[in-house]
Amino acid sequence: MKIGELSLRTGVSIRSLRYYEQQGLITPVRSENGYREYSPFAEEQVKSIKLYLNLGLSTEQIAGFLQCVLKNKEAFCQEVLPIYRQKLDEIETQIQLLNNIKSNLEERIQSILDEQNTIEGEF
Amino acid sequence: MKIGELSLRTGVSIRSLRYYEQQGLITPVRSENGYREYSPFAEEQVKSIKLYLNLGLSTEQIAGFLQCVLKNKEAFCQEVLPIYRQKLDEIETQIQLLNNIKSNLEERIQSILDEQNTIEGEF
DNA sequence: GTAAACCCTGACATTAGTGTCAGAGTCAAG
DNA sequence: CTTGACTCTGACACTAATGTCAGGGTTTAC
Repeated sequence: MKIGELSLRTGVSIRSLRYYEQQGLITPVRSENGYREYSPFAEEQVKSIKLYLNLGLSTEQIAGFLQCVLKNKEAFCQEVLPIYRQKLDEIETQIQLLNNIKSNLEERIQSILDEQNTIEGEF
Repeated sequence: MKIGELSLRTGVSIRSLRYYEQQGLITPVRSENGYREYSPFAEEQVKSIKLYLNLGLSTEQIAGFLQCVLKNKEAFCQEVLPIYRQKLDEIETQIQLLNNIKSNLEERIQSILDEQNTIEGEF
């Protein structure tokens, strides 16, 4: 199938499909006219890419194990577990940071509200 | 004081101080030679900017209330509360998203570990 | 044969704050 | 008067995936 059809089937923009190719995630053959020709299997492949991107992995990380996981279960691909763990770590750090900011904001909001009530009472 | 000294006092890079000026956050006077001349009060001002940036606010948002909060308590500055609330909202949304990804990752990690134990058992 | 609907490559924009460099002017101490 | 430390402006880089446009080829259906 050509790129337009794959885009429709997967919901991934043509622009992104070309980008994935550039990043080495998917390699369609080329027709004589230079058009990309994707195998039917490409649909599943793109959906996998989408899934991993949604986990916050980079195209570079995905490239490191995609070929393996397309052929095997994830558990057989040694690269996957450390990447998952690293990502989990990053996410937890990020959540912690956001929670700190959240607490700070909540305190500040409360403090403003308290102050405004105090002021009201003065009149 | 000149920009180098302010940078030392605040821990904010010279580059960033110039950027803050460009964003309208701080406006030093210029000496005859074109050098920026900061008032002693600028130190506190820059520390405030730093604080608000650490809350995740943009320079544009900070510009919207900085002059007010430098002269009054935050509670007197109407712009502050809605910005805090908006930011809090964004943060909570972001935390929710990260928590979803986190759960997904944890499930996948556990699933891989389970599978590997199963495989071990087969030999 | 022509118009519409495809496809191609290459390039720039986006975010937002910071690092860094180049080329040039200024100033203070020796 | 020279050297080193400071300052100035302007510009490009960065991150990372995606949007979008320009300028051009191809194919299909009428």
